[in-house]
Amino acid sequence: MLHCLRKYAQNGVMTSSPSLPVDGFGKTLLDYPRPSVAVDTALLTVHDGGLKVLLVPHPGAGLGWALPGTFVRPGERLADAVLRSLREKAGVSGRDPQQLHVFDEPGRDERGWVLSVAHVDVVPFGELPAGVKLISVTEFAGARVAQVRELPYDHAQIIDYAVAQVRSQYLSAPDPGGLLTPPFTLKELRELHEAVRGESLQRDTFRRAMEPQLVATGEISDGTKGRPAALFMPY
Amino acid sequence: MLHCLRKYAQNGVMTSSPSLPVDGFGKTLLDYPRPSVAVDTALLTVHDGGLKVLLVPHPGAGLGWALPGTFVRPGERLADAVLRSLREKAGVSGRDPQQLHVFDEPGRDERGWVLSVAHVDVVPFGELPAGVKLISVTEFAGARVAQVRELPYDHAQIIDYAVAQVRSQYLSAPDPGGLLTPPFTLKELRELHEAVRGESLQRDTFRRAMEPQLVATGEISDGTKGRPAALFMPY
DNA sequence: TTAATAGTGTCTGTGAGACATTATGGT
DNA sequence: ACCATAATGTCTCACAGACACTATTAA
Repeated sequence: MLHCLRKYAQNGVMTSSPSLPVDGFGKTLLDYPRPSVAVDTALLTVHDGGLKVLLVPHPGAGLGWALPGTFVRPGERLADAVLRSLREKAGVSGRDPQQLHVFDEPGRDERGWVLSVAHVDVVPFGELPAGVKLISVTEFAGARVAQVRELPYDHAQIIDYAVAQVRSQYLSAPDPGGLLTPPFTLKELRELHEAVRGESLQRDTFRRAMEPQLVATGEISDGTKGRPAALFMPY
Repeated sequence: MLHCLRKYAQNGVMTSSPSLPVDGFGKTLLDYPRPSVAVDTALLTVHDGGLKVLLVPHPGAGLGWALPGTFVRPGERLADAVLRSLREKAGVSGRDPQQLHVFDEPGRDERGWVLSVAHVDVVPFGELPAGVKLISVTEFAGARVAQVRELPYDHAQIIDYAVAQVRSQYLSAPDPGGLLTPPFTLKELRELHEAVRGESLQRDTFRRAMEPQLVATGEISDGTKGRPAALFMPY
């Protein structure tokens, strides 16, 4: 049995202390069973006037789609595991993964005891590889995803959390996810926010809320039609 | 090595499926190293006009204090682990643990690879056992706790998260944590909110915000001094 | 000149904040 | 009668929302 423990220690569980330090009860950490810990990420983008979420082929079942995810490796930050899973499974460079919630329901994964730390990240459509699977989240009440039936695990719930989180961030700040490449016009910014929030916004009210948080570049958009607009960048 | 894996399976890791199911890469879950997962809880209460957090003796070092916490057991929900740790380490029946954040910094625990899922819960002072260690969080800027030096791990940061979370909940709803036993007067409710939020509140503004969310019992407090107040209970 | 869009002025309703006034109990 | 506290009326200010008007470009 001790040999077994040492096997695991060599496997990367014990990183800093080779002497098997004990807790307050004189037990080694390895005397306690440990869960598998995964990260799953709802990667959101805006395309075609709507908020979309990226799916990847579900590795377990041959058919079906799932959120990109991976098991966390020893010594790895959760956010780094997220970035790695996005890179390897979706070919995307994520930017700033944010934790949403730990899903811990027993039996949520039939393979065993698996906790999933749900994350959300946001990336411009242009940075996605061609042909990725995107499904819309805006055309369903309560952000529930019905277009793909039976997402595995808690993935539908993760998408709900993610959409709520991103929408609340886009309430008062100009493009906090950095979906727009500056400089941009206020119209472009407003249409982005309308896509994220799934509702139309008042033109002048939106301007008054956002302009104090922007800085004008002094340049002007090409007025192909109508009066050209001033260009801004984030403050 | 296979023997070693089966040992772990018997130890509770594999709950539902005895046939060692595999993932998309043909590997067993147990082929991946797994972290220890703990829960740590900032249990907040209001006493003596201020917001306090409960500490317990730090089991590792003989002296020093820490937030109550425990390792999560197989098949156990995180919230149940929180309730168990509060019961066993603090003698308190928690009510509704809420997740705050997963702390995952490598090296945060010198015993090895340990993730901590931080939680917050709220309990009335009267339900605490006599003589528990409480420290104030109100008298420090930014809710940082300086009264007890060098809390272990990320516990000071957990308290910051917890205080911010509870304060935001007490912004617009009457006693969402259930610290008051109904019926209560608006003055009692306001003084509770003042204690939680660490600032004084306008009497009439507070009434206008809270009264629509309360229902009057029709009863009247005993006016030991001045006009008696109406009694309310949550809607 | 007209169409189209950008940018700004202004009116109104709502609600927070602050203060003043009235109501109701005990002493 | 007086005091202490509860409850409510009201004034002001700030701001979101809505609408209208002016400005600037291309065709």
